[in-house]
Amino acid sequence: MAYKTRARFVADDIRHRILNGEFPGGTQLRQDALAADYDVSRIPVREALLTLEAEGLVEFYPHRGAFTTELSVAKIRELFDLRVLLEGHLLRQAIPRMTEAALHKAEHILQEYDAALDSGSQIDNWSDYNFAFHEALYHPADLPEAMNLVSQLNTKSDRYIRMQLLYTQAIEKAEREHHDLLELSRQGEVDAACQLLERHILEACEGIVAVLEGRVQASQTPDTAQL
Amino acid sequence: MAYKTRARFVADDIRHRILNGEFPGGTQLRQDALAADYDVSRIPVREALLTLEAEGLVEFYPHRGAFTTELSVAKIRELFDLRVLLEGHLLRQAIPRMTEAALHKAEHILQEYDAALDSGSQIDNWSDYNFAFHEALYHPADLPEAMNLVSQLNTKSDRYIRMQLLYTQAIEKAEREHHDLLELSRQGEVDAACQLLERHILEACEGIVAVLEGRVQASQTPDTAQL
DNA sequence: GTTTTGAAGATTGTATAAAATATAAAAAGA
DNA sequence: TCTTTTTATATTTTATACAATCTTCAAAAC
Repeated sequence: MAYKTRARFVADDIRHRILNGEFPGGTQLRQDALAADYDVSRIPVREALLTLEAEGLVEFYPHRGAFTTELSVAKIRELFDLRVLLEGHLLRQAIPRMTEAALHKAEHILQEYDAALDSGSQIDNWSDYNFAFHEALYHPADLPEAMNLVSQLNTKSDRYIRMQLLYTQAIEKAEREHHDLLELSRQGEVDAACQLLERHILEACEGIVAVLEGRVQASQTPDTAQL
Repeated sequence: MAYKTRARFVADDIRHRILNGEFPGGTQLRQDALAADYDVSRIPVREALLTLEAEGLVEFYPHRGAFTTELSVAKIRELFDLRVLLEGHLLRQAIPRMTEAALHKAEHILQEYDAALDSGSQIDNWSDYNFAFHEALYHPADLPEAMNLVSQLNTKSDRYIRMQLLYTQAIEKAEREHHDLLELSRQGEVDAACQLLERHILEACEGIVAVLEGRVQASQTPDTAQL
């Protein structure tokens, strides 16, 4: 796992730029421009774009190139509904199997969170932290395929989560809920924990939708479509 | 959608060969050999393999190449559990929104099934038919992301489903259940339909596991590992 | 006898360059 | 003037060639 091929490096960086909003939905990603950016040939760039296509961040049109995907409100709602379903399944399986070590690990991640929060907002790393916590929580379930699907759903919705964080103070709320979630898990309160998780996810979803619809209303004048 | 790039063509064909069992789990897929096979350069082959990696049929190891993935019994069980979860969700959303047209379409697919069954086993097309029926059933739910996940789970488990069909008479059983499923959906019996769906999926899973464990017992002598 | 080292061979990963295709603009015809 | 065809340009897609990495196997050291 030490070695990182150029294609993988480029993929990681382009993903980062997409999630940060540098490439909004619908922008074309020109292969030679990116190749020049990273000072590599177009082939690793192409492979990177294919990887991102698999993740749902990018879509290829034959002989026309790669474009970043656009998510509608309906699709965001669907993604978060699926998260509720899958993460609920994972948490339900995980709680009875949680060891002390697993609980400590999740708690450790939470504390790092808190520390990072005190020293500035750090939106950039927030997504990774967030996913790390959820992953730690679900890890005892030992369901790698389900985790994989959850991870996919996360990458698809990540950029909108970031957008929400820019406009609202959702981090503190999420952070409090994470603490509660861990506490309920520790006590083995499966149903209560799953209910909280469901609220946790769905309220985040509504926050994003609110921002999105607000944004649409605010900037309905220019730069609507690029394709 | 008419045009098919070479990379896509190669990907479709290699997928077919993997699912048919020509490349069992763990075999290395050499790029130049495949390139010679299809009379193209290695680059479209490489892109095809990357696509298949995204689908979970193949795994890349840096500077070592691509290998077909191996599924354990535990992983198969996990995949089918996820199918129960997601397809149940889909069916539950779909039934209340089913129009006459949607029901007819599903029924039409079923009848084609039956016709194909009478004129010979046709295992090769069975997977496509099977997925087409389930898709038609879930289509009224209008949840493309969920369908996408279900499709992923299907491609991953497909080759083992085919294997099961070779050894057992599961097609007829599945066909009967499909008819019942459609009937319950038509009558709006949401809970009963979902319960039947769950049984339908889980029993198929157990059938596969039985074959797998039987096969392992039968051929424990030669050609165990290639890597 | 076991382990380690190193060179040869094979295979993947990347760069450069040519071919194929789509988009856009210009010219010809109605 | 509008439509259709042609041509030109830009971009993607594929082929060829080269570089980097891994595997293998034999020889040497312990």
